[in-house]
Amino acid sequence: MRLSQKQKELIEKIGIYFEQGMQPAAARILALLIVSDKDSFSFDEIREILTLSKSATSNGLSFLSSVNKIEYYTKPGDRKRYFKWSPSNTINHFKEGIEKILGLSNLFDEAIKLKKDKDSFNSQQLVDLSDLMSFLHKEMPIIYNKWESQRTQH
Amino acid sequence: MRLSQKQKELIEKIGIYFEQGMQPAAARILALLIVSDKDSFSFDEIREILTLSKSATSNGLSFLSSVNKIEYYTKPGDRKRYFKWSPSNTINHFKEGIEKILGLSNLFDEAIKLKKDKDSFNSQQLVDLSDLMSFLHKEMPIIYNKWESQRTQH
DNA sequence: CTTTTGGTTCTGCAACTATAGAACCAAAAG
DNA sequence: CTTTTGGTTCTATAGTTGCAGAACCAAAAG
Repeated sequence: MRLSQKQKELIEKIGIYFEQGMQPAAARILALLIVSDKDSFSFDEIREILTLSKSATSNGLSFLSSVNKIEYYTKPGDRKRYFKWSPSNTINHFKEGIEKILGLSNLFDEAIKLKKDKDSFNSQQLVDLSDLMSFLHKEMPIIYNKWESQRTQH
Repeated sequence: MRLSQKQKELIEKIGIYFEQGMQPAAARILALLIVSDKDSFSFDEIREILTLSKSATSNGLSFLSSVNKIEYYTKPGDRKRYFKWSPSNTINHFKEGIEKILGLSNLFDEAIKLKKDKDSFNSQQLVDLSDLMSFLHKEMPIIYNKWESQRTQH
């Protein structure tokens, strides 16, 4: 199994996107599973393709499993585990990422409560920002529905 | 200038939200400027309230300035600079955060192009994910408008 | 010119992170 | 029971990060 130059570059680029939130090795493993033509890879394939040590590979895979970004299956009569990207969970994670916005908006609301002068410029802006965030949060399900329906149409 | 216990706690909590993307000291400075009743703080006030060293304060402030999260003004006959949160930019940054999604979606599109079997489960899921992301991206201006109009109503 | 003020830059270090390599281990194969 | 396989866990370490403290500097004050 060899990767094209373009695929290698893409793994690095996508890896960088993922690196905020996980170690470089894990980010690259995930990018590999997403980019590559093959749907699943064994431990040693990943290790060789990305030239990682066994420990880095093992740690990366167990991290990615623990946050449900990948899953693995086994073949009968084969002790190896085959790891694959878990796209449905990725869509959920994407949604959860948006959800996190709400957490910050709640903290902002707390901050507003503590403000003595609720009419100060800062207070007003904070109210606005929190409002935008929770508005957005409320709108998300609508957007997801809209997307679902327009997607199933064609 | 003293902060209440609640305000201190909130600064830490909001700080943690900001820490992905900047150093702890900078994150706390920003949280202070957002949470506090006073709209602006001098270098030494920040330093004292957060018990930071001069260098940490200076680096934090210059980082926050460089990414336009804060601004400062001066008073005539006073050499000090007074730093304040820049909320309008914060709303823009919030929008830019959403924009970043598009970047990943473009990388996903590149990955799809390189896929030999475009009908594989992985490919399909990747198409879906990228599609959701760019759909969301396209919908954002609409949401912002919706928010603007409902906000000016009351 | 000298001193003070407000802040920046430099130096060193403690703590943390990510990885390699080795030791290790359980299950399967022989 | 012994060996092999597929991986995990432990140990050591290079590299990075974030900060303190000191040295430094330019502008203003005296």
